[in-house]
Amino acid sequence: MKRKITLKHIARELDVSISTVSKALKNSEEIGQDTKDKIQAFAKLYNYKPNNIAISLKNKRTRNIGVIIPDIVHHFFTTVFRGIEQYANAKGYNVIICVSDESFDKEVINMEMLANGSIDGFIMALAGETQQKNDYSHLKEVTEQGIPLVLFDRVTDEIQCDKVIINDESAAYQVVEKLIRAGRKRIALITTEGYLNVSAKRAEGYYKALKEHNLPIDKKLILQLPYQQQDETMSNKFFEDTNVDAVLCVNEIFAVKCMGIAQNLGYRIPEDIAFVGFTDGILSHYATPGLTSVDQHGEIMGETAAQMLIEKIEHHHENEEEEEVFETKIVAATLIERDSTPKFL
Amino acid sequence: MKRKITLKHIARELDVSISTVSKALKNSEEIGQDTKDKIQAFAKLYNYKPNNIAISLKNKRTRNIGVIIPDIVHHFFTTVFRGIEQYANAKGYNVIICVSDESFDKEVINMEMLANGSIDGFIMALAGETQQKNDYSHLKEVTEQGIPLVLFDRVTDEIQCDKVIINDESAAYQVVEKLIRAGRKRIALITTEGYLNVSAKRAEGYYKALKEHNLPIDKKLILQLPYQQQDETMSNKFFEDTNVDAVLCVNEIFAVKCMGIAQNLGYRIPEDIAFVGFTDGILSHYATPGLTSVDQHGEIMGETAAQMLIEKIEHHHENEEEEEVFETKIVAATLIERDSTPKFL
DNA sequence: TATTAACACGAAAACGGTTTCGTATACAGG
DNA sequence: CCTGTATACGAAACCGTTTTCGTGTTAATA
Repeated sequence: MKRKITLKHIARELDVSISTVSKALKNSEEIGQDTKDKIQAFAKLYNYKPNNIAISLKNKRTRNIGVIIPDIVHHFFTTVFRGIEQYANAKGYNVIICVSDESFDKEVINMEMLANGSIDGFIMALAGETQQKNDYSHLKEVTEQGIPLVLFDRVTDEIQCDKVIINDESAAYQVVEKLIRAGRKRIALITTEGYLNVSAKRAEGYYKALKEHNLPIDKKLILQLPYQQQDETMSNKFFEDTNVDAVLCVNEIFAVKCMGIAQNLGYRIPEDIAFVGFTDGILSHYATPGLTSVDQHGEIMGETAAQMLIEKIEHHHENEEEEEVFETKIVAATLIERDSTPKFL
Repeated sequence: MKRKITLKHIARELDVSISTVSKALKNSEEIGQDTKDKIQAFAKLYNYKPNNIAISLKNKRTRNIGVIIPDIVHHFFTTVFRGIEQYANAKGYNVIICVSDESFDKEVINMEMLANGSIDGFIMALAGETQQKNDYSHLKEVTEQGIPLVLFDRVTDEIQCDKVIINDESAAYQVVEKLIRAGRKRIALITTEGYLNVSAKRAEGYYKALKEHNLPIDKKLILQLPYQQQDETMSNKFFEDTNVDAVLCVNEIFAVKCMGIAQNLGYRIPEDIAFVGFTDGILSHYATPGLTSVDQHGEIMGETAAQMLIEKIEHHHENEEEEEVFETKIVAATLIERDSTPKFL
């Protein structure tokens, strides 16, 4: 077992000082050419690689970024993560990932674990429980320590930091408007329970579109399901009672499930009922019929978040004192049309 | 902006030595009670937390584990990852994740990035390209340095290390056998191109079952599709030419897609054709009809891998020299029966 | 020949901890 | 009064780097 070789070993072996070795390996002008040759050759031979930890300690930066998300087995989050990872890697950063599991406590623990020197900055989407409790002291603490933070998707106004979101409200608005234009009059909304800000925004877009087109808001057409959609709350009754002609769901799981029920009841899609979901994931793609869906461009969100974070990390590093300025970037959602809706104009 | 406080700050402020502060904070017997009280109170007041990097440098262990997987937007891998993350977190480890994107070069780069002190051990599934090239020198280098490594799912015999796999061959065998018992005679296999060892194993199980039940192996019934299934190679022709009555797919995407085509052609599922997929993911669950699928128990695999790795890391730490012994754990796949197959006995 | 500048390298501090060992003080026992 | 022994703390080494600054040698210059 060849143990890792250090500067000290090289120095001892070649009978020079540690500083000389260090400089020689960075090709410093200070060191004579033959000494450099000798040292570099030796280092290559024994495959010397500097120890990242030591460098991190010295430089006070780790080139790690911490990502905390509510769930990893989730198409949207993994998509964002891929964007983060790609950008970060290209910039020479590693990504440490922690999963909050929608739990406030886990989120806090994970942040504390990472905040003590392990990372240079955070990218995160808030846990559902955190949004519910509305307690962001752990985030505040981190930002007060000067650790850069970028929030995405699940954000809050309580914290001053960079943010990346999609235009949930206007995306929902546009979808509903298109459905109305296509002649649909009884448009249902299937959403999660209230505390998730993204769902709330989508609902607002829905309301707004109905109002502006003078359609009544019918409570019977709005269904709130628990986010962890284990139980079969979504019943056949819904369709039988309401004679809907279009359904907007705040995620694709609801949409696909709903579509399945409608199909079993003999409705034709999209002739009798049109379906649109949020989050253009694998389900939308492979459902039959293909589900028309709002693409949240997770990869772009992730890339944007990583870019903002790294910019802050590196800029921050140079200009110690300077007025902090935070941005909120909005990435535009786009509608992917498939066969669960009539052709839009 | 409150900068992070260090031992040195506390020592200076309280007019004691750094060593005293360090000991006091660990409640050492060596330090007088009043001094301890004073120091601990001060530390709590200023929210002192030791710097992880410094500790890592001193202890030569980071409490980070590196995970390298081919893809993150992939149900099976995220499932495994969740298992890893949960176990690791419970044991006080963080997880650094890198994505090889099925690329040999990225895999090598990522490993090198992490191997220089950032992590205490690796868990990985090989990139497709790596398996194709059959070049494992980067893995060998890492293990020779004494860094523990656990391979899962996409493994190789070339490297001596701990491994976690599922019984792909016998799982496929059992599925095919069940189909045969249910009276199916023309059972198709839809698989990826050859270099992925898991696909190969599943194919072997398929062959074996056919042979042992004296069914002919018909080349027309075996379809090899590119792993990145962008193109629509899977044509209607397949069904029209072959009059299959059952299809086994090595992943759920193939299965769902295939099922859709068959449905469009008017076949009834499972009466005319039965479908079984591997990887019991979200698609299998929400497909219509629900897809009968082999559950690979990713979460258990991840947990097992993490457990093996951490055991090695911590044991290793104590017993420097000792004969290394490696295990391969096999987690048993199970069949999740849904509506794409007739009821099995 | 004496001065100086360039060159090539080493010593040491620093990053933030842990840990071993040494020692000043106080008090007990002979 | 001298010795021995807890007690309570500090000095210093160490983990593996980087970087500043000092210095001995050599060669060029006056």
